[in-house]
Amino acid sequence: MAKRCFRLKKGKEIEKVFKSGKRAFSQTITLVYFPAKQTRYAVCVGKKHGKSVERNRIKRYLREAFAPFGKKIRPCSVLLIPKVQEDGHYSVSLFARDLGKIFGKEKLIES
RNA sequence: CGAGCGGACUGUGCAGUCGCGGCGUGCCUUUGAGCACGAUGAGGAAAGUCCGGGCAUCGUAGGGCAGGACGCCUGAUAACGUCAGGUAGGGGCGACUCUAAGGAAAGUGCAACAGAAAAUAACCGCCUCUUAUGAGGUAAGGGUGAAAAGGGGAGGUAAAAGCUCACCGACGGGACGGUAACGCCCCGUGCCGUGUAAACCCCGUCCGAUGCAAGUUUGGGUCGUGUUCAUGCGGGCUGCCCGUCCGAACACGGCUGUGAAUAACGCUUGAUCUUGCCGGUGACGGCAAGGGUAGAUAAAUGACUGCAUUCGACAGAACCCGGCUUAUAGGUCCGACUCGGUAA
RNA sequence: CGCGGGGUGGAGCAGCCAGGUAGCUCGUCGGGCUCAUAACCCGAAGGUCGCACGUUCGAAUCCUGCCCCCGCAA
Repeated sequence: MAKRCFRLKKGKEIEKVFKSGKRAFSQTITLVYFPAKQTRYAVCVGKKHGKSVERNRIKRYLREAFAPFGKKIRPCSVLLIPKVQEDGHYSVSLFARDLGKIFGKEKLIES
């Protein structure tokens, strides 16, 4: 589910989601989503998160955390934006937990 | 044994489960942004973008000006601002190390404060002649300063002074050694003059511009290149000048739309890596054999478990190379390298 | 990937090209004026000149290498 074919790629699409999508928040992640035909996602990690090694790690963690939800939720375009943790600690389990919370709260999980 | 100097290397590994990128092969009454299997997949700095090239396009770089870079010598190299070996001058007891190290007699500028004076020297002095003083000689001594007109010694003198002498330094000439920088020796000149060129500058060498988002290909409509006629304006070609090229008809190219930093190519076999031999003090070069080595594009290497007692630093390719610079835990090795101590 | 600009007391800026004294405005502190506050007047404190190396007798200034911030083009 983390494969490339489920990625949201084009700048216009991302802009569309960013402008007209709904937002949901948790301690570690800001999530923007918009209904679509197929579930696709994009990861957005800014320069404030550190050097490229650090940013790449965060992206990996986010993708891995998102993968199990890919087929469970209603199809939509999703942007994942991590928040800056002051202690520099990020982990898959934390991201997965918060994603679960958000999807539950927004009632996106299909029965 | 202790302290150091120089150089080289490494940059977690193995096993299991899950997961990702492109590649190859196969599969299909789900031909797709599919599935399975296989081998493969970041660095010594991939970084900073500080230099030099390759490559590509524009062009024809022919000349001059402007601008920039470099600057002991010889070599290495595709090239360099890099590297190697040497010279000179600093630093260290030493192994060793550092140095943008041409020209101040082409010209211009600057040298605060102090000091008489910061560059056609003369304040206090010293000496001679005159006598409240003035004129002349002089640069040893004093004082100021970062720097004061070769150094300190002997002779010499009214007092002095390269005025004279030897030594050292400087400059000029010659011989010898060295490819050269330069070294060394001999002879001569009493030494007409400070520092600063990382101040302008002069001399020598070199430099076309733009950068893979360069650029190429595919497809519909409108304008451009080669050939033939015309030589004025304006425009393009490097910042400027000289110089040089363009407008209408036939075959081929630009602009615009689909069209979005699209798709494909460029895109990885290369000044390649490993090993051996040969040449060279060395940088490096030559030959032979072998290896097949990331090519993504909202952008791939991780998570968990076990073992190795502890696993850790800096850090992620984006056209590619050669360097430089900077970051870097822990560890390994080499040296007919140094100094000190101890023992034989 | 390619360029440009900047870093000086607490804040905003001069000084750098052309090297010797770091200055201005606001703020801060003390005093005065006022019944009191503001304004105003007088006085004072406060700066490793981003970091390091070099050139120079001497560096905020010149050279070289780094660090950080801001901006531009495709």
